[in-house]
This record gives sequence, C-alpha cells and structure tokens, in this order.
Amino acid sequence: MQVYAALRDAIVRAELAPGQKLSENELAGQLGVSRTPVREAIARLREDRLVEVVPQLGTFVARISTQAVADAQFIREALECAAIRRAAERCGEDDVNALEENLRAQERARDASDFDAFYVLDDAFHQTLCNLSGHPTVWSISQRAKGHLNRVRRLSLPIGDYLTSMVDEHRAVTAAVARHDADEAELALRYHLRMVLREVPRIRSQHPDFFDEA
Amino acid sequence: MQVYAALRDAIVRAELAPGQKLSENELAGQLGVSRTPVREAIARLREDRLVEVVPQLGTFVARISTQAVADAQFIREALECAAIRRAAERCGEDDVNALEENLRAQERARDASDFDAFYVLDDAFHQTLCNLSGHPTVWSISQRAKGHLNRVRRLSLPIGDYLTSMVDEHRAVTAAVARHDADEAELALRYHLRMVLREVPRIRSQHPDFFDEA
DNA sequence: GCCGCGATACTTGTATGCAAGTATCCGAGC
DNA sequence: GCTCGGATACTTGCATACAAGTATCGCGGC
Repeated sequence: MQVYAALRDAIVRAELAPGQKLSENELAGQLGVSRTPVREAIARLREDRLVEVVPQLGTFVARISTQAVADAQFIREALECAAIRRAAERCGEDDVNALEENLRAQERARDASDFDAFYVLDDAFHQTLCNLSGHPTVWSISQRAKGHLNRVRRLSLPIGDYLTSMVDEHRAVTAAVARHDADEAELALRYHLRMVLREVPRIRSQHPDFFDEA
Repeated sequence: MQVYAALRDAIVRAELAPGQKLSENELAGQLGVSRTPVREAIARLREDRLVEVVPQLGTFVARISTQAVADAQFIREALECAAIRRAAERCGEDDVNALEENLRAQERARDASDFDAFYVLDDAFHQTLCNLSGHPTVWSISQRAKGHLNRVRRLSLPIGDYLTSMVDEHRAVTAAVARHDADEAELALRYHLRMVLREVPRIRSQHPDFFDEA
C-alpha cells in the first residue's frame, strides 16, 4: 500500500519518466521489500492506467495519453459536479466555515507561492466538497482519475497568477454552495475544473516524447 | 483475472452469502490455482468494497451496505447521465441502429422471460451508450460500481412486468438520443436508473441478515 | 459447575523459488 | 561486410515456504 503511494507519487511527479521501463526486482531492491508488495502496487497502478505491463516482457510507465487525460477530466467533472449539487443542498453553517477556513489557508499559500502546500489544500478542498454530498466514495474515484490530470499539471510550471485565479475560483464555488445555489455551484466548479485542461496542448508541445499519440 | 470475475460473479449472485468467511487457501483449492492469483482477485474485490479483509484474521464477503448501494447509485447516475448527454450530441445513424437492434433482442428476451439473456443485453445497452460518449473508461467504472446494485437486484425476484417496463424505459432513452435531445435523454436515463433503488427497502426487509446497518 | 489460561489451528502478509517466454548479443557462415 | 542462428540474461506469472498474529478449544484449578 505504501509502495503503491510511493510509486504513484513518483509517476505523477514525473520522477519516473513516461515510457521508462520498471523492473519489479529493481523496485523491490530500491524500496527494501520483496517483489510481492511491488507486484500488488503495480496491479493497482495498472488499473489506474498509470503503468502498462506486457507479459513476459516488462512493465512501463504509461505515456501520457490525451485520451486518458480527457477521460479523467470527464469522469472527474461528472462526479464532482454531481456531488456539489448535493453539497449545495445539504451543507450547513459549519461546513461553510470549514471551507472558508481552507480558503484562508489557500490565500496564505498563494501569498507565499508555496505550491506544494497549495496542492494539499486544493485536494482537501475538493474532498470536503465531495464528502458534503454524502457519498465519500466519490472522492476516492475522482482522486484516482485525477492522477492523469496532475501528471500534466506537474509538467507545466504554473504561470504567474495561477494560484490567484485558482483561489478566486474556489471562492466563487464556495459562495454558491453557501447560498445553496446548486446550479451556480455546478457552473462555477465546471469552469474551475476545466482550467487544467487548457494547458494540455502547450505542455504537449513542450514534452512531445512524454505523450502517446502522434 | 478470471479468478476475479468468478469470485465477483459468485458474490453478486449471492452464491457467496454476505458475511461469509472466505479462506484464500480454500478458494485456491476450489479454483485449482495457488493463493497468489486468489489474493490478487481479493485485492480488487476489496477496492470494489465487495469483500472486507481483516489482517491476520480473515476476509469476509461484505454485507450489503445501504451506504455503499447509495454511493454506487450516485456514481453510476452521475457518470452515465453525463455520458448520455455526449452520446446524444455525438451519435450517428449507425449508432442508433445498433441500439435499436439491441432493443429488439431485449424484446425477445422479455417475451421469453429469459432474465439472464436480458441482463447481458442490458449491460451491452448501457455500455454502448457510455462508449458513445467517447469515454469508454466511464463504462468500466460504472460497471464496477454497479456490482452493489446488481447484488440487491439479484436478491429480488423480479415481478411480473419488470422486463416490460425496463424495455420501455430503454426505448424512451434511445428515442431521445436519436433525437439528439440531451436534456430529455438525461431525464429518461435518470428515471430508468432509479428503478432499481426503489426495491431496496423491500429486499432489505426480506433479507435483513444480508444487510449491514440496523 | 465455572472461570481462567495455554496450546493449537487457523488467518493474512511477505519472501523466495520455479516455469515459461521474449529480446538481445555474440559468433559462425556466406 | 552482412545475415542468420543459438545461447544468455532478463522479464512477468505462478506456486510454495516462512513469519506474525488472532480466535478457539480444551484442560487445570477453584
């Protein structure tokens, strides 16, 4: 399990380059465990489509597939937008306070240009919204799909006011939820979620060898 | 992999009763393989929340959790309703023909009261719709979530005109898709998907020991 | 008769050994 | 120099052996 998290993180952060060959034995040695837990982790990563395993040949870090990225975006959008409608209907005062406290932390991370801290808060923000729907399972699925999106996001150095616009969008989402305005909350979230995707073509032109199709 | 399908099917069909203890050794013996592939299958089933594994103690067929059923319904609804909107926008003449051919097969199964055949066609119908969205991954996730729904469906002997109403609803969905009417298609599908859930309270009162909470 | 304690038989988790298959590299033949 | 063939070293997939831990059953003491 810990092995899975470590490998997944390494892949998403592009420390393991797309296309790179992974040896179960080598990974086992590096991580100080046996092949068995490594195999278990690789099985899960294969379900996430983050690695491809060719029998009797090898396992490889999956190249970034624009199709997989689009699928992930579609799935995340469908799930989180459905969830936020419920969240807007169900949320109470305490829930809104928790969201706004997170927002203030985001602003601090923004002012400090602390991207790592921001990503953690960003995850927590979206998870809170998913959980407010009453269906916490939604977050686990959305998070797994998000791996593909984070992978392209990690490749792109965020530009100047990136964090500023992220926080602003989060704030718009929160405001709509607080107003119990499901329609507006969904719209604001959908707009926000599509931010990431806009960067894909640029990133692809910068790292063509990381991508799959021609 | 085949082990996973066999075990999953046995659980969904309630051949393995909820709460029943599963022995990796015993399953390995029954299936004629070693513990390794059995463990692999159990790991996937755990992700599906169809089994619960307590370390150093045992793995058990998960009892039917009304929360898990509600989560599955929510996820399936969110994904398939989002998918059908795209399907309605994108589908062509050939796609509609394929759907209608499936519908005619459904009618034959209905007239023969062949439930097994109908379930196969039902799956194919929904998969086709998901694929028409251009995001085939959606089906794989929806299908995995659907395990929880099928489990309660299997427990309930379908009543008289069950297949009739199912076919009618499928036909309404198809008609809206053929008209490229995304709104109506979504509405029709959402209504259809909520059919199953209506049965849960009745089933739960009939098989209280299969369920989780009080 | 009842309670407490210890041995036992089971469980999952991990490590390792074996089997089957593929790509590669090196040498022989042309 | 080029091509073809065989041995080798690697891979994953499966089976098995070991380690650590928990519930249960039975026996001894009260």
